[in-house]
Amino acid sequence: MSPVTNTSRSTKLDKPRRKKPATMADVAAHAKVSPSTVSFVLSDNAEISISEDTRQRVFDAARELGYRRNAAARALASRRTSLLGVVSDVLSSPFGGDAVIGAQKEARKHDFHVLMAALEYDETLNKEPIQPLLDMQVEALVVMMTTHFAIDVPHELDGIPTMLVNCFDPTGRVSSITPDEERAGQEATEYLISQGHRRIGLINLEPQRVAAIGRRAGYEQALKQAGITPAPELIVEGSAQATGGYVGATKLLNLEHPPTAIFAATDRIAMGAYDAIKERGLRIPQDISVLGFDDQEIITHHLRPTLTTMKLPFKKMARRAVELLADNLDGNAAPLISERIICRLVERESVAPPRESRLELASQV
Amino acid sequence: MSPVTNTSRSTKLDKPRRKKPATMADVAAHAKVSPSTVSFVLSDNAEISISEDTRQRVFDAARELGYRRNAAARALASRRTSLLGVVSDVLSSPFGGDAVIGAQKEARKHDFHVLMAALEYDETLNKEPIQPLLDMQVEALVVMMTTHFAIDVPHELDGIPTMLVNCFDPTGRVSSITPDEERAGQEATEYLISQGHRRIGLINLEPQRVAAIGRRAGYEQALKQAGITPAPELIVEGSAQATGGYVGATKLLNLEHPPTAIFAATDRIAMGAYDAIKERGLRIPQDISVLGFDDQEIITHHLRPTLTTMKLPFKKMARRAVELLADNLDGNAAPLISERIICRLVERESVAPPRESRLELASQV
DNA sequence: GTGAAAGCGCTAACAT
DNA sequence: ATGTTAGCGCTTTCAC
Repeated sequence: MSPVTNTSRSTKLDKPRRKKPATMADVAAHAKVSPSTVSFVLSDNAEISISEDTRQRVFDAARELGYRRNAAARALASRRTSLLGVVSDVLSSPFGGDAVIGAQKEARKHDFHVLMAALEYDETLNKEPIQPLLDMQVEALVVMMTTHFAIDVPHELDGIPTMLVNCFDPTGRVSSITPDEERAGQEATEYLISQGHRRIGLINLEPQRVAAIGRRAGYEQALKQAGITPAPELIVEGSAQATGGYVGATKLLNLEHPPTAIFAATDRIAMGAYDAIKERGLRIPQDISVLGFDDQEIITHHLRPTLTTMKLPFKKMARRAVELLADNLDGNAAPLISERIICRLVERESVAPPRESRLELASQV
Repeated sequence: MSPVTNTSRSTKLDKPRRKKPATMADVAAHAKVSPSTVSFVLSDNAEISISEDTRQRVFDAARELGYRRNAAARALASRRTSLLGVVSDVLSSPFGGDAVIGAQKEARKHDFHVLMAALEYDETLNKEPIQPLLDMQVEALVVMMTTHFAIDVPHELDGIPTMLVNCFDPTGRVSSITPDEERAGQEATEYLISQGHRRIGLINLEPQRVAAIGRRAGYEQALKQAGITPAPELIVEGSAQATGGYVGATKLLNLEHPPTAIFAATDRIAMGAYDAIKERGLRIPQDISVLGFDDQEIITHHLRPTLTTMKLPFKKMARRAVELLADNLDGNAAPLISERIICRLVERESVAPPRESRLELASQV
């Protein structure tokens, strides 16, 4: 056995002791090079060039010893923890962890590890849950909220590169990535119009919400561009929940001239609307079309018929946030960024041309 | 300005340099004690006793300097990373992150930080996603699966205290926490019986699944104990999705003597069953009762009527797993544990006494 | 009750 | 192209 550094060490509990993991010195000894060479090889340092032969020897030695670099030692010496903090309420929201996975995968690409801090759903960003992340010296931070709104960024984060996702800093000091709500509302509505609908109802969420304002503006914009005068009675507002959708759809269906399509500002609203529609014996999409917003898999896939919806691209936004952070971490001056992300429509089964246009089509034959 | 250790340091980029965080030496100087004293105070070391006066001075100094102990240095010196790994597919599953939050909160209680590794939904436990956790030297590991099944625990985890949640090691070498499926199935069925039902349909998931076997056994057990002969035609099997529920419920409703209550083995099955029931113009729970399993908030709250269901206590299981790990981390010999967790019924609106018994009751008046 | 000093395992500047 | 060496900021034994 070669005289490895470890060999001589011994502790009191010598019996079932888990064998000490190999150190860089062990690998160096094994490969008959110096520790720094091992470090250079393993960190793939471009500045320094190592002969292919040495490089191979180091890799072999490392593999043989089952060597794994000690993250703590690395962090201490290099003053880089390679830790990325993600603060979010999505875990406790109906949106689930898709977004977190996105962040994580992207982080891995840049050799970062993700440390999560879970917020309660729609909790405001307070410092307390962030402390552990600061304690661990995360190098950068992603703050991601289920609900698109303004947040106060606590001063604790001042020194740390931060990206806000689906929320924003009203003072404009912190970078953010948000969905283009207006354009999304417009494209959703345009899609319904392209299917032949002209009486399109909107069941919106609480009107003061950022998302509600944007989606409604887009909806009205699309109607105007199509030469359709927005009818006030076709817009109803309520909660973002299924109940809001049920109540809203009921109102719309009770109109003298009910809409032929409903644009629901969330999938949960759409879910409630389905119920109101079905209760009246109407069929989706034959009698009335429904278009949702969010693309929450558990709803969209399990509704009957499956729901056509505008996707709120959490995963994409999360990835982008991490990407921007990682790219700017070395470049000393992190630029202030404010990106709007485009939402895409996901076509499923709940939208079809309106009955009238089908009749028209038929009569034209 | 007092001669703090930091003061003399200077680098080339002296301009907009983020000021170096205070070190323990800085705090020591400020409090006029030695670094080790600071360490003792801050780590609340019970072995060593420090005078209340000194203790206070240290705390004050730390606060004034905005001192935060460097986690990397701590980990390196103490050989403890205080990192807990959580490997799970729940983030990409419809179950969402509730369980992860549970793990996290419990981890904080024991001064651990959680490092997540996301698996794809129903992916088998392969080593690749775990590597980053091993690289970071997590001290313990929780493996939590959406689907209750047997998993192969890779040898990489050999040295690391590990708890399996909602899954188990068939070789019995790794501790696990699983729901008591049989008892849950039994109690769900007993509840329906207690409401007066005697013809109870079961829409089960794929029959070979651990959950399916257990829940069915419990169902049959409950019937037997109530003196009801299980009718084979009342048990249908399919997928755990809404479609399975739709198909299953349709079969049950087409029977000559349809059940007065349906026990759906998942909430998604219940969701599909709702559709089949409503399509026939039947009302829940007046005409037929439905009982789910899982308690997925987004379904149970948004179905109309809201769904009475047996809760799969992911959060509780996760907490318990972390608790057990934390408690046994010092106690050198981690005992092999295999706990079964009780599921609780969550009563909502979808279950009521059957029509017949209501008629009986009425005629008795 | 408090301090001195020796590492923990690695990185990175400098030397060769 | 490779080796030497001085820390990184803390914990912890041991001495006083």
